[in-house]
Amino acid sequence: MSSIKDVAKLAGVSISTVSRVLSGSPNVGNSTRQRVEQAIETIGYKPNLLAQGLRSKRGNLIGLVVPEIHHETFSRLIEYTEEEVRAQGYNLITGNTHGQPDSEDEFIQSLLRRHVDGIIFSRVSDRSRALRILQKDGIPAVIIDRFLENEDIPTIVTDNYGAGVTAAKHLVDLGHTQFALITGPQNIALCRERQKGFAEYLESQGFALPHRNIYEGDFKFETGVDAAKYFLNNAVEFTGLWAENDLMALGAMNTFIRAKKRIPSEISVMGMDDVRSATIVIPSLTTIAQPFSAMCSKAVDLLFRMIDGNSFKDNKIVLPSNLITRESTGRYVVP
Amino acid sequence: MSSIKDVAKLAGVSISTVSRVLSGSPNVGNSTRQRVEQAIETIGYKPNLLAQGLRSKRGNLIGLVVPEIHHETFSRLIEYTEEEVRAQGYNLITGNTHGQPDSEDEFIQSLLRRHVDGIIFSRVSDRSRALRILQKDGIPAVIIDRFLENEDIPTIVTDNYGAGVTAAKHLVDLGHTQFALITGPQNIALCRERQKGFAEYLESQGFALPHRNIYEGDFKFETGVDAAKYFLNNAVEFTGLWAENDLMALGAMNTFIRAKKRIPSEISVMGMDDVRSATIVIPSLTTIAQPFSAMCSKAVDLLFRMIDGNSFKDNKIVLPSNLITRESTGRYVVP
DNA sequence: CTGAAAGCGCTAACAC
DNA sequence: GTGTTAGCGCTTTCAG
Repeated sequence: MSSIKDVAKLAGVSISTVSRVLSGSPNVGNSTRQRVEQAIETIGYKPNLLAQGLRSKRGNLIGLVVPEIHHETFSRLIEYTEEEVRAQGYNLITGNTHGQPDSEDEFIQSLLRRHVDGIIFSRVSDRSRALRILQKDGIPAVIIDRFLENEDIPTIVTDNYGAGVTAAKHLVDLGHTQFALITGPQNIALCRERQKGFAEYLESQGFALPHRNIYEGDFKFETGVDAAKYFLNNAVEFTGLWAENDLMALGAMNTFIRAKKRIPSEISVMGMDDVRSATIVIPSLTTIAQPFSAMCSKAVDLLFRMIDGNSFKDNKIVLPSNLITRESTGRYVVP
Repeated sequence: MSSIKDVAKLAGVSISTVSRVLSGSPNVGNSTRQRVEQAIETIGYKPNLLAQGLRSKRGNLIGLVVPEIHHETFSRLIEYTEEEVRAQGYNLITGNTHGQPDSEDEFIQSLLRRHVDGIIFSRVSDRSRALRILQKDGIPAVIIDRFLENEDIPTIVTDNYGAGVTAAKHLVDLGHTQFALITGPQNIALCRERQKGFAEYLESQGFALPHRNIYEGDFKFETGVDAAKYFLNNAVEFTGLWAENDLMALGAMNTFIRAKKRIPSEISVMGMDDVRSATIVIPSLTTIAQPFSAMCSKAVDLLFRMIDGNSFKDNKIVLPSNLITRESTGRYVVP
């Protein structure tokens, strides 16, 4: 790899002039600038990012913290973020934490040792010491997809309450009058919000959501299965079901079908996320898509503005979700 | 962040001694070493990776090149690789290239500018200039999951021929006598190998695989759909079908079911990869799992040995795949 | 065994 | 406008 010296020599200037050209400083004569640019071109020179980072304390690097890289939601987050970041001339280092605070802290440490310019968190563990470490070091950070209360870090989230409303409204519009809900873990704020939106819309329309019609899952396919079995075994009455994510909806639907229930004529099922499987199964799954692409680009945008020195404390950006109607929900017909 | 100077001062030694302790040099007195380690501990010192990398020309960094981060296969590759790499104290930078040589080259460039220690490719584009660049710079590289002929770069692949044999044998063992195949793009070597294994095993057992029973897809769900339509519209006769990946198998199965074919009693379907949807659909999909975890750990292992100076030219490691029997394949019964 | 000193490639005062 | 110079934090001769 060639260095700034080679360029300086070829252009017949000092290395500081080359550096100035590189950083777009106005204090360079026009003809000099051209000569330098010419030299850079012919040599094919690219600044050494380690040297640049060491000196300027800006590593040209963004960190992304996710709990599981291979989960569909996160891999989409990674893909979008990587593209946004790279478009700005930065690289992205992604760390898989399994939600373990230790792993999270260790990863953050290695990022700090590389002079990361900013970090995007998706699903910070509540017990993480990471955020505090960052704030101490003044590293910009944004949180995507999950909202941590009591933290003054900019956050980009889906309108989870609105998603609940959308789900309920879709089912009500189809004529359903009895409903069931499979939630995610209740200790997660966004789950409570989704449930709130769902329940409150039903209530506003004069429908009830009895306690026994709600099953708490953990976002996995298997708890969707468990939920369906619970509903079936306890003869819970409903025709419209929403699960707070697709995997649980898919697990429930699979179980209903195996129990010879007809979907959507006997039970309408809808999920949230729009995972790949939603279009693969029969019937295809009605769902609510989160605006991941927009969320990522917003997150990256915000992060770079923070890197540029802007402050966005107490900033929470809420993006709308989007109903995708497929085959698993249908008009309620009186039996 | 504290620096090596702080440690030196606290331990009452020079920075070179601290550096020696850090690198595990034997030329340090025992009591000195202890004092330094103590100081490192109390300060919580971690070496600055940019400074280390700049000086030693080793960035403590591994690059991973994939065409699409969010594709299930690749996101698994990323997750496994990230963990292996991090266990060695390195970080992983993943680059999404969309298979575009330009994007690939640009990404490689940024890695070089960070003094990457090694790069793992999954699916290099054939037209890529990247590999040549690396060889010139002497950067260790390994290729995972796809074999490039005419390149003397270590490669870790699934036994694709063996997978074809496994698929054919499974169907033959179930009593099927007429077969069909949905292939990936014929210009990809691994597709030709899978097909070869499938066809040759059938032939060895006295069965034919007529040309019209083969449909060339592109690994996407949609071409599985197209394949099934082709088979249906042309009344191609078979009861045992293998698709060279799950997405195509799923597309075909979906289409057969919508055309009122019973699976597996009328048509047995199997795929390859063991994607998430394979267990979600009904019937669940019989498939052939690739040993991704083992492939990644092998790849990382190989890479680190190359980084340590070992040479592995002309090395091709083939790992066996693994049949997973589910509901979509069943015994052939004479109609 | 240990320290002094040079320098990796770059940026940012500071001079002129 | 442009060059000189002092480091960023570390590794690695080279002395002693």
